Amino acid sequence: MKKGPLETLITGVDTRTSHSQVVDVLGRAIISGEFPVGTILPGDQELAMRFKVSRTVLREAMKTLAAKGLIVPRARIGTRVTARNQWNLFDSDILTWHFHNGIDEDFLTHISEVRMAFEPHAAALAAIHATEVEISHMMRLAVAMGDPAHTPESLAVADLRFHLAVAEASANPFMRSVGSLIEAALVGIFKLSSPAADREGIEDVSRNHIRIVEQISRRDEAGARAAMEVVIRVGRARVRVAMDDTPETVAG
Amino acid sequence: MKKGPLETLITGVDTRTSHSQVVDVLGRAIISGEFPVGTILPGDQELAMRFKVSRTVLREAMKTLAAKGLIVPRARIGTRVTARNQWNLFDSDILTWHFHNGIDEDFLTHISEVRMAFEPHAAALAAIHATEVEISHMMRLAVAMGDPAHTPESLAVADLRFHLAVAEASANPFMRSVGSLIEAALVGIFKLSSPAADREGIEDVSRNHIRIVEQISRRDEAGARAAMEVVIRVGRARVRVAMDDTPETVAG
DNA sequence: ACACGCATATTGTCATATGATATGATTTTT
DNA sequence: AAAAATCATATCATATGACAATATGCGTGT
Repeated sequence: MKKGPLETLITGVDTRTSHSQVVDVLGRAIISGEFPVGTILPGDQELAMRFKVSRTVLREAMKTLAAKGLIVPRARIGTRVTARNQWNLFDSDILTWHFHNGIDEDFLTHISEVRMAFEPHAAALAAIHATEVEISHMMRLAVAMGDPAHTPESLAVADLRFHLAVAEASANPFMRSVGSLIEAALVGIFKLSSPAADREGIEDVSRNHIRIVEQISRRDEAGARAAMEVVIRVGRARVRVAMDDTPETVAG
Repeated sequence: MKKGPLETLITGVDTRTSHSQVVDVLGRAIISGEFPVGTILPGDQELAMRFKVSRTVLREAMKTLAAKGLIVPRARIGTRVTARNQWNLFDSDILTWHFHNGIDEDFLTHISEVRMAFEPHAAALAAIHATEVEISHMMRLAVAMGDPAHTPESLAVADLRFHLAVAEASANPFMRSVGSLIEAALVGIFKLSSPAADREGIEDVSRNHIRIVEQISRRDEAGARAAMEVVIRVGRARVRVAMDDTPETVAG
């Protein structure tokens, strides 16, 4: 039983190795702007001292961050924080760091927009490509979301599983790669306001998800797309309400 | 003048430092399946010997690959190649490696699907958020695509610039992050068959792109979305024709 | 004024040693 | 004999100290 990524997100980031600790702290510091974009960060030696690790570990951490596009090292110059638009926002670590710096409404809006672009399309593709096995699997997951015993966490996990299953059934590997994004969105939504709060909410969510599978099962592309759009719209609305008690525009 | 990413893709990958060389060779080997998914790759020392570099450099290269989700190291076990669905396909290096292993029709189809999900949405958002400065900038880029003096390369670059500008104007950072994907798609398309081959093709392309800007300028979301869909559909059709002289289904 | 070259600071690379960890064999216990 | 505890071992993780490569900017000479 491999532990899913959502769990690590909720329980906190893996801080076993000293490498990942440094990566985590530095990554958050960059994302938060503590090391502003365009600036040079301290040299290897000083950072190594500051984190109380060897230069080896520090450099490996830097390579990890560089691989994600956050920094660019240049000999004699130093290591520069790259412009925001060069960061790989689909990286699950980077998303996590964003959320650790407090939940930003704009950010959630952006994620919702991306989901709105992506997931309905994935559902439509699933209506074309999904196998019978995948369909019954998705149906089981959708039904499982209706369990009234759900805690907010367990519901978020079930939700994530369903959406990843749809992405998988789309037979397009890129859709599956958006998983980390979906995950981040669900965590954000769940932290703000969970439908598991009331039993009625849970039933609603489950019913809406089942409808997606039904459309996929009927091989109805447009129907699947529409059903998925409903689910995402509901989630977004919940976020808006939770973030601001006087939502300027609820009509989405 | 910062050099764009497309140039490096066409001219070949940066192979200055021995670190990036190792990353490149190992990355390609993993993507190509030379080190199959699920297998353990050779130990640090052996790989260091094989690449004729120190263990330090090799390990930093491994961290780079691990950051992109290609491998997972575990003490005493070794370093395992992760399942394909854990790779970050939106990473520009990973995409480059895919294309270096030969262009795969399925892969191009998948990219087209993603663009079809993403870019029309981005265009619609641009119709809402684009500033006047951004609009005139996009218009200049679209017009510049019509220059009959374009070589295939320069047209691909102009094309990329335009699509990135639209993503930027959407005011959603995630859209901009899909840039590496767009880039890969353009490179793939350009390698197969460039519209710069005939003058008529260039004019067509330019006209279609100008139409997008016009719709954005009119703040017409649906129109911008539709215009973008046309552009992507045309590109996809050209790829299909180029890949197979007897396209089974041109009707998309 | 201009070009050239050198001092210098920072990242890049190397070699070696030791610690941490998980596997599988071995031993002990029940 | 079966199960649990222990230990040897292989691999990654970390540390240390040294040297090489590189790019900046100053200073020097013409």
